Amino acid sequence: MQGAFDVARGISLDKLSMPNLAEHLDVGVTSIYWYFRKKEDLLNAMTDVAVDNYIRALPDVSGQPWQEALRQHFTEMRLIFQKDQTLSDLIMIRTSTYSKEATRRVFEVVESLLELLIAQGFTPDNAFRCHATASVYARGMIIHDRILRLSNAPTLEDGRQARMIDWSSMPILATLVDEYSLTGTGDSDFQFGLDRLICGFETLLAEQRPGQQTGEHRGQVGPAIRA
Amino acid sequence: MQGAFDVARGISLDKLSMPNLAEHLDVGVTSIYWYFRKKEDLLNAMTDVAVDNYIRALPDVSGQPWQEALRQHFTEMRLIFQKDQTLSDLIMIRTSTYSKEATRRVFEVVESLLELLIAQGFTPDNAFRCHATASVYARGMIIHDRILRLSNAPTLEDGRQARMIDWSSMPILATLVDEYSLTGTGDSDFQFGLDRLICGFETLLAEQRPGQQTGEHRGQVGPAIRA
DNA sequence: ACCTGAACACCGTTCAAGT
DNA sequence: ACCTGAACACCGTTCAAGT
Repeated sequence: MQGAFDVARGISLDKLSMPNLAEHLDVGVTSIYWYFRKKEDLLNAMTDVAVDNYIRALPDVSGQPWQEALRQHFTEMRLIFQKDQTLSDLIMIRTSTYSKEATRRVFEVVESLLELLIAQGFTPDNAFRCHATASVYARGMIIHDRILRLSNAPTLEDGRQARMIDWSSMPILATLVDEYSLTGTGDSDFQFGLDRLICGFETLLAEQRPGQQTGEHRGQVGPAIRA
Repeated sequence: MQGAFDVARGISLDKLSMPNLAEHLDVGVTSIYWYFRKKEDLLNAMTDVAVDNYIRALPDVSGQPWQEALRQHFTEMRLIFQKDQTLSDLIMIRTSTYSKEATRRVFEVVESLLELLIAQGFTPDNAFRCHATASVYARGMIIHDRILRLSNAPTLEDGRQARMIDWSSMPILATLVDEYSLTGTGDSDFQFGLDRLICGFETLLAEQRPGQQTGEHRGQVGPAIRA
């Protein structure tokens, strides 16, 4: 297992091969097949370890205002995956092969976030959907960023490709291309999107409360569970 | 090219191989190498065709309120990729290998959306960031959905896996699992997230205008370009 | 200009055989 | 219980040779 992570981190997950790994471990290729009947089994085991590492690295956001909790959770999530591409590949791309245990542990994190949202006024329905939305957004940013980086082709990022395109028919982008990298996957891009989502959630929370027509505010909002 | 799409649609893009394709075309494997020096070249050519198909399938959203324009654009985008997995794989995963021409055409679509947003009051900066955010969200939903589907392992979707998990420590999710599929990638999930984003954009647009402190509204808001 | 089979390096996997 | 090499099917790619 450790050797597999060594090789994956050294090259990349999709270049990790059985001969590769065998050489690194200084054993015959077929020896690995005694521990893992298929390569898929090895990857599944690696995914379990990755999920464990990921969850341990996550910050405790309980006891915070829900806006701050969401912001911290997803910002840190993005940071974890940015720091470790192998972790990102295992967890992001192999979601459908999670073990029962890994799935349960991931959902326990979700549960604690939902609990926090509901305690601060969200209905369970809305709490779930808001979390799912932010999660999809964060995953989208991480995966899109990953895809733009892989295959060291000249990306828009370094400006080489950007200058090769004829922007004459695109006046707006032509001015923006000088200031931005146009990939929209930078730190500030991520924060911007997260802010817009949280802002949208705030509006939803306000509309969801009873007596929304009046300007009256309740100091502390209890759980408004429906259904 | 047509044969390559036939094979990819018949099996899947990552199972498309040169021997595969040669057999389908009833030619020797090496014959393909006269037209495409590497498999990568073939895939690049396929990506170009895919981008063309995608852009042609996109609806014209000009002349609409920006909220409706964004909603239609990204809803239709998701639909196109849901209908054609091969298109989705080529365009979503191979973004970094777009040809100059494909990149230009994609950005022309972006430009027209930015134009629409700016004409209705957004600064170029905010228009760009809002579009980028919605784009990342839509891409995230499409890719995440794709990942959950591939490898026909038992997913949470069909409820089999869901019932195998011990939800006893997760009271909130335990009640939600009965109503939802917990994947958060359904049509209503997507619309929910899109609504929250657009809602967040509306708040940004309102704050961005001069005289935000007063409740005064201007009937028609001209372009407020900064910098 | 277009197509071919033989050949090579690489991969995942099986199997019979070792200790 | 643990490890091995030989062997097989599959892949991408090259090359010398055909028409």
